[in-house]
Amino acid sequence: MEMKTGSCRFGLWRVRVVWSENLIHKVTFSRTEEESFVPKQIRLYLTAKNMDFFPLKSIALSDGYPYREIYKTVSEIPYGLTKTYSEIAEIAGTHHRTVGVAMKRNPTPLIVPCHRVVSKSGIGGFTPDTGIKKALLDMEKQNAKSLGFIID
DNA sequence: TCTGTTATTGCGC
DNA sequence: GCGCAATAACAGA
Repeated sequence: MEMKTGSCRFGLWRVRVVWSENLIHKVTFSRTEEESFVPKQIRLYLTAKNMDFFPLKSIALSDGYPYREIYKTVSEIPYGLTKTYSEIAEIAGTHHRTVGVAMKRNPTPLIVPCHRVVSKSGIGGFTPDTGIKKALLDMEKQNAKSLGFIID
C-alpha cells in the first residue's frame, strides 16, 4: 500500500496527515507546513462542513494497538459534545490517569477526537497547544448548535 | 525488570 | 484555591 502525506489549514495551524487508502496513520500540527492535498473528509471537517470521517479510520483502532479500548471509547463521543477523563476511564475500564497518557500518545487527533475529552475543572491539555483544542471545540459546538444537534 | 512519564482527581488545609 | 498523594500502563534502557 502506498503512503501519502498532505497538509490542510486550520486557523493559524496546519494539520499534517499521513494516510494510505482509508487508514489514517498520523495526524500532527505545525505552523510552517505548506498546504497540499488531504482526504476530502478532513478538509471538510476543518471547515465545519462535515461531522465525521467515514469511511476513513484511525490506525489507533486496529487490533493490538496500545490503548485501543480508550481510543475506541473516545471515538464514540458525539460531535459537539465532551466527556471527562474519568467518564472515559470508567467506560473503558481503566484509570483516569491512564486516559491522560493515552490522549497524549494519540497518533491521530481529530480522527480519534481526543479534543472532546476535558478535565472536570477545565479544558484539560492538548499537545502542542490547548488553543487548538479550544478552537476545535468552539467550531464543533457552534456548528452542532446551528444544525440543531445541541440545544442550550 | 526497573524507572520515567503523563492531556487527572479529590482530599485536607 | 493550592499542594500533594494515589495510581494505570506503556516506552525505553
